[in-house]
Amino acid sequence: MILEAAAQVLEAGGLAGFTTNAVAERAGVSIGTLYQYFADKGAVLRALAEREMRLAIAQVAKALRDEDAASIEERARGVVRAIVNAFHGHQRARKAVVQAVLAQGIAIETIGPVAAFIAEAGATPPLGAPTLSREQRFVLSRALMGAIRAAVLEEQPFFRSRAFEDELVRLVLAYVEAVSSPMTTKPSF
Amino acid sequence: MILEAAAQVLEAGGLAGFTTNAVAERAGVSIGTLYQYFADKGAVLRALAEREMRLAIAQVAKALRDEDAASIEERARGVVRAIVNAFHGHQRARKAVVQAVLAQGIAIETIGPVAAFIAEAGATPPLGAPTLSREQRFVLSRALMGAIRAAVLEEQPFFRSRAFEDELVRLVLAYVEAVSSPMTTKPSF
Amino acid sequence: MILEAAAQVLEAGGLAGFTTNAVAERAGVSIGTLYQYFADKGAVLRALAEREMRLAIAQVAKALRDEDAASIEERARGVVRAIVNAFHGHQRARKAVVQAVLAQGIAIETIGPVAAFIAEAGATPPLGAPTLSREQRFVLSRALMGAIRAAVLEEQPFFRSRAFEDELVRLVLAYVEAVSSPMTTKPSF
Amino acid sequence: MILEAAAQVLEAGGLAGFTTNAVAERAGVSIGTLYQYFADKGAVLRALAEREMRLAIAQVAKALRDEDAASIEERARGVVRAIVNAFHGHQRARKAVVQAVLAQGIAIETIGPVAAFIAEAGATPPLGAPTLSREQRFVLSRALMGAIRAAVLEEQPFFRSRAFEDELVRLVLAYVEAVSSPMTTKPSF
DNA sequence: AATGAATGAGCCTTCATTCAT
DNA sequence: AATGAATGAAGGCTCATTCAT
Repeated sequence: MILEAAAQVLEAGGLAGFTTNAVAERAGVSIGTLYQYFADKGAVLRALAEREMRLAIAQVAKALRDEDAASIEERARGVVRAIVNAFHGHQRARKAVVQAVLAQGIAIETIGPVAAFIAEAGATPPLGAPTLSREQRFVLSRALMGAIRAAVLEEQPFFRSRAFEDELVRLVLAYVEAVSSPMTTKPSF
Repeated sequence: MILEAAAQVLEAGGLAGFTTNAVAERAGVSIGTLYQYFADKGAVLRALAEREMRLAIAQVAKALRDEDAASIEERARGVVRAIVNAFHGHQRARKAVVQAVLAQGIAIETIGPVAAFIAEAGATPPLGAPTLSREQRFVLSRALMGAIRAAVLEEQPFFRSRAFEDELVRLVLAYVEAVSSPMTTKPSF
Repeated sequence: MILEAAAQVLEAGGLAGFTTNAVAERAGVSIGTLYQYFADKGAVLRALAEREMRLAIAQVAKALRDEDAASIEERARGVVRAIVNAFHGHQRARKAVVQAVLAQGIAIETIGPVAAFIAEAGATPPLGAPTLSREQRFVLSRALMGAIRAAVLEEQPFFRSRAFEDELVRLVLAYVEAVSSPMTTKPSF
Repeated sequence: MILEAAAQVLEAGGLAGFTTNAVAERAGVSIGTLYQYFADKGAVLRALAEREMRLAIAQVAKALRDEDAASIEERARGVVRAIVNAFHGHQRARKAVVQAVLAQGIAIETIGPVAAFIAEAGATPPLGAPTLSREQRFVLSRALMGAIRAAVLEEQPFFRSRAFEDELVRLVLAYVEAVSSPMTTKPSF
């Protein structure tokens, strides 16, 4: 399938090697055929990004829906793990996709969904926390994504470690709690 | 100056319009001259990224050094504000630079410094918090940067708002405190 | 055909005027098409050289195979004439091709075949002479080629003359004979 | 000195690396200065070729003048050795110079002298042989040069061997004798 | 005389896209 | 629907040469 080929080409040669001809060849079809399914090069990239997003969202959604989560922490950990997993295995491809997406003007409209989804999730009780304001949802989701994103792009060795996951969970919980109980016993401030 | 021209070209036409010829023309020099100062196209981009980073770092460093900060919060707010300010005004240019930098392989080595700097700062008492582990510094700095970066790239209207700044500060403080007093009695969740 | 165009461009403007764009234009195709058939500029030059060599070899081979040759001299003359003919008519083009070939690193591997072929021929009885050593074959073939080459490059007026041909034949025969009967009684000098 | 630098640059990087800037830098002068002494790039190449020729000619001339040569063979050997020596040590540079010279239009006018000189030498008694005709001088000198030239360009391992030298001498003597005594006992012709 | 920053024509090459088959 | 040869705009980059200092 063309999209799969696109992913492979992207992973193999980065954005620089991502040419329509390369994708078509990898897919085993002629460029003519590729252009029968995609309006232009950007369309391929966009579709690819969308596909990846869909996958990520699905995983996160499942984590949020998880009935077995006994505490907020457990649920938060589930979400964190879902996102980290979504990035796992495809690190190089991910990086390439992100770069590609950014290099184009696609960015937000396509990549946003994940963060948006997470943010929305924070707007509803499921997490057990109080409803968050727009800015709060934004900060929470982007901060979490930002840390993960950086780990992927910087190819940090601890990316898949428990310690890293713990800190991400801590970040989420700490912020959510801080929002709930606005700095009560913090006279030092 | 060539770098200034490069920034303008980048801002005007994005990475796509960023051609060595365009930069040279905008700079009012011949293409040959440009290549007398930069080895190749990438070198221009790299230099541009470096320049921007240096500016950002300088501002953050100043905020961290601030003698007048009476509390951790004040200091945290200073840092947050410094970063936000660093991005301010150049939002479009910033976006282009970040995209450009990412589209290349430059990313971490060049952009890292800011986050790295912040991370290091977190490793020393100045912030008043206890020494953070490698993963903790990473999470804190990248989360903060991630939220700001997203606001810039997504061109969020509340980017310069007090509410947004408050949330960023809250995020930093909450996390730092959580690290200090490891979730003792949090049955409330 | 592209190669034909290449030959014309080479003949018309020498190596200096030999640009891929010029070749494509002369061939009546787009520059892109040229690159669909040749990896790069050098490939065009190499292909051109090969083509020329093939023609020369074919002619020489035919002369060597000539059943009607009654004596060594006749056969030698046939070979000489074949080579001279191979260069004939295209003198200017030849010069350019040779120059081009030399200016690159192509030289030996491609141009060698002719000399090599001739040399090999000298290693077998057909010429009537005794088997020649490696150095002897080399000297004979390169000497003959050298004289002809020089005549072409220097555009000597006697290039196609009988007198010149006679001397070339004399050179070959004299050397071959000298090898056979190693300077016995040459006190005359 | 500039010419020396030119030779070095040529030897080091071949014709491709032979740029005026490179030569100037190697010479330790500015390009401006280079252009004070040479009209253009070609002039440097021409001067270089001339210098090399002069050296070669001097050596050959000395060999021809050699009073100690007892026989034609000895003298011929002296000449052969002189030429071979002229090429020795600078093989790579030589190759480059020859290529350079050919790649330009300089060729004959500059490189000719050596062959011409040798040819002229053959026109006078010194060699002990009878006066040669124009074609004969041409064939003899170019054949000899051709064999040596080929050995240099093809980087033949036997270039400096005695066996190779012997064959070159044999070629010269055989041809000269053949010219003197027009195929007497060669009824086969 | 020497310098070397600046110039810019022009080269090689890529690659998204088209369209006749 | 698929093919893939052909297109050609455009880009990165080199390097011989100039000229003001």
